[in-house]
Amino acid sequence: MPGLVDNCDAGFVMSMPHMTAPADGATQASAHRVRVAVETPQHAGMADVLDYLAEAELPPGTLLRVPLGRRELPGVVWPGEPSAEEAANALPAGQLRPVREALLALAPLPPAWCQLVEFTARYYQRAIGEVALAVLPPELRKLDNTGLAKRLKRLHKQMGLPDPDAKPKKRRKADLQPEPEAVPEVPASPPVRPALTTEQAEVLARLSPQFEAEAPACHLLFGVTGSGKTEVYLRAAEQALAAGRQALVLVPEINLTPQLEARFAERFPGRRLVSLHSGLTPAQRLQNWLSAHEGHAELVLGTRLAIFCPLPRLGLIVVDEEHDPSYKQQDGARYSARDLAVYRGKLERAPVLLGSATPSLETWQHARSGRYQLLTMAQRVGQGALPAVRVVDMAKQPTPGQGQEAPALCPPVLAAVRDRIERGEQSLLFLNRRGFAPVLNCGACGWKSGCPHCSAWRVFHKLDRTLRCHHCGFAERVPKACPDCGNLDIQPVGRGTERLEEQIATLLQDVERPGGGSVRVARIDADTTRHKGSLEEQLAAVHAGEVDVLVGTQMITKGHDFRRVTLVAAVNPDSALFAADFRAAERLFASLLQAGGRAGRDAEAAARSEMWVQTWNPQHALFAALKAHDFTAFAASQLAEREMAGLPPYSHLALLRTEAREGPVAEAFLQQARDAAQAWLKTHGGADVMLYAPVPPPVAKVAGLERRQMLIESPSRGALQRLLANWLPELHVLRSSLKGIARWAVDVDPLSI
DNA sequence: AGCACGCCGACT
DNA sequence: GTCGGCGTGCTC
Repeated sequence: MPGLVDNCDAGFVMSMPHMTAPADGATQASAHRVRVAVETPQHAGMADVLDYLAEAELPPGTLLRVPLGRRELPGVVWPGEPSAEEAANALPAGQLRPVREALLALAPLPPAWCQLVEFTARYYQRAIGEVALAVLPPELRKLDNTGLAKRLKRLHKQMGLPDPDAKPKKRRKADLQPEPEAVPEVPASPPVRPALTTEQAEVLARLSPQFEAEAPACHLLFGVTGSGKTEVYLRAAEQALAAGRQALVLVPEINLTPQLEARFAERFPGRRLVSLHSGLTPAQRLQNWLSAHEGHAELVLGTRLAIFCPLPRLGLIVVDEEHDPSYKQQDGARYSARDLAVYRGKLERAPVLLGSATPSLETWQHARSGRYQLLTMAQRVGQGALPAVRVVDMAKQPTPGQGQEAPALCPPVLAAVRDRIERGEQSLLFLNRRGFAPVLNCGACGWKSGCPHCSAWRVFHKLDRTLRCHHCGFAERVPKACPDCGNLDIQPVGRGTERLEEQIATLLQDVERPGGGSVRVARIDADTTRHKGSLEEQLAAVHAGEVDVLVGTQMITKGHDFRRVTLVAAVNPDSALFAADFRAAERLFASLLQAGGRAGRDAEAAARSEMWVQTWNPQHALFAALKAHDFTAFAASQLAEREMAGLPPYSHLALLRTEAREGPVAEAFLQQARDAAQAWLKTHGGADVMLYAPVPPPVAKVAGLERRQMLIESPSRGALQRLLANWLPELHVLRSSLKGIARWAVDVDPLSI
């Protein structure tokens, strides 16, 4: 986001000299001092860029192996001159150790890559080397010049072959799914491009000048589900490619890469397309990365980690479903790939296209203020109507008998599902909870299936008869009787997808399909897609019409184009509505709208498509906006609330998190950290930075460690950044002075608090 | 964070 | 006698 850029690159102007500083000549005449980013321990005030001696001048971005203590680590020659402070603390050349090996076989990482990494490190408060080495393909860390040369030779050979498919195919057996090949057989006829809708044409007309512009802008492509955003991405990529540049397309999840990859491969026959995500084998990931880095790959499609892929001729960045929380890395350097995309676009003068039907409020705010260009597509391709939204007040539904649980679907929703089955159409039941039941309960003594290591219930999974903790993974066979009192009658409480699937089958067992036979219910969630390729397999079955009712979690609401679905039902959205998180409503709205968008993708069926929502809170403003498919109204009401509460995008947040075996230890750490920060703020005039009291997060204990966190808030990103940068060294000291802190970390721009 | 050095207890 | 417990200290 530009806010992030504007406020943070002050004092971040990096000079990019072609050469490193000259050697002082104190030792060997041939020795050159090089600055190297290495993964230094974050402790003890050690710098993250260290000096070494090299026999020759090494260009910035060169990958190296250097000694550190008794270890040998990978490092990157870092551009720029040392700061005044660094220069003052610099070791004399005589005390420097020589570089072990320079990986000259690899082209140096480009200056823009170094700048993106350094920005990320500074903004998210991590060491440069940590970020630099974490975002390189893991395989690259292990290779020496010989190994690297071998890989590059293989890549070049592959590139030069008339049929580059031949070789990789053999190695592909371990791959995630049958992916379209990097370079498909070149067909003689050009690909068929669908005619553009008026809106698509308008959007592209406004986008086109961007490819020639000196300072391209960031755009929000705000398009309802089914409005054809992907076609816009394809055309934009076409323009970037036509200008001889590379396009980078980000998607939130690995699951979404194969189908998008297929579409791009079909549209761009003969162009080199690679994917980058953690599902690739290490060798494949390195190969694809090298292909992009060397400028061979013209299209790079990937998940958040792909934002760091070096691209010498970057000409477009697309961030699909920009609101998706998956773009935020949740460990290590907690970066937001979407925000970094905006920064990178500016840095490398490439237009950025953020696409969503339900933009994040941050992005929406920027679009409204004019920082991003707003490109709207309000019509579905083929003029299909959006599904009619029907909100069911569960309080008005018949109450079950004493001691009985309410059925999974209330009568009107059940009737709607039956309707679909009778017409040979499909229904999709969305329940964002895995397993059979979220908790087991003993009616006799009140025992519940708690996790011994976490402050959370263990979920009952019927399939393998286990009680499984979704926080730490601890699993046990489900007990036959209550472990406390021996009562044999322990009951599941609540409902997950596994149970929903079972209950739906029962509820519909009397229904006859038009073709004869009983109703076919299927389930798709993380548990049914554990094995590689199984998601594709199950989706194919749905597409082939072998399923009447599909039960699933979030997983089924993202991106998949279900042609025969005319009914989507949200079984229990209330659980998300009252989560203690300020983004809960925003997320729920996005996921419901996205789920609803699965219905009526086929224009002919769109008119009779419906989305049903079962809720106990029908008066909630979210549902009114959902009924009207009115994101704008929803965003306005949310923004008003955020402004009142001083929450993002009206303020900027950071979270200091800590884990310790003893809760009070974690609290003491945060309390002392808070005191230190407040003392610093007092002397440095940071009056507009607010530190809240340390609190336990919603799940306070995970895997035997007590978690505590402290919120830091400021209307000024710069003020927040200054505090964090000055505070971190103190926190390192504090940690070592306080025994028993297992971990601590700062999360800048946390998604949930 | 690693990785070594170093100075005490229980084993072959 | 030495194998190994993990406290402490260092890394351009």
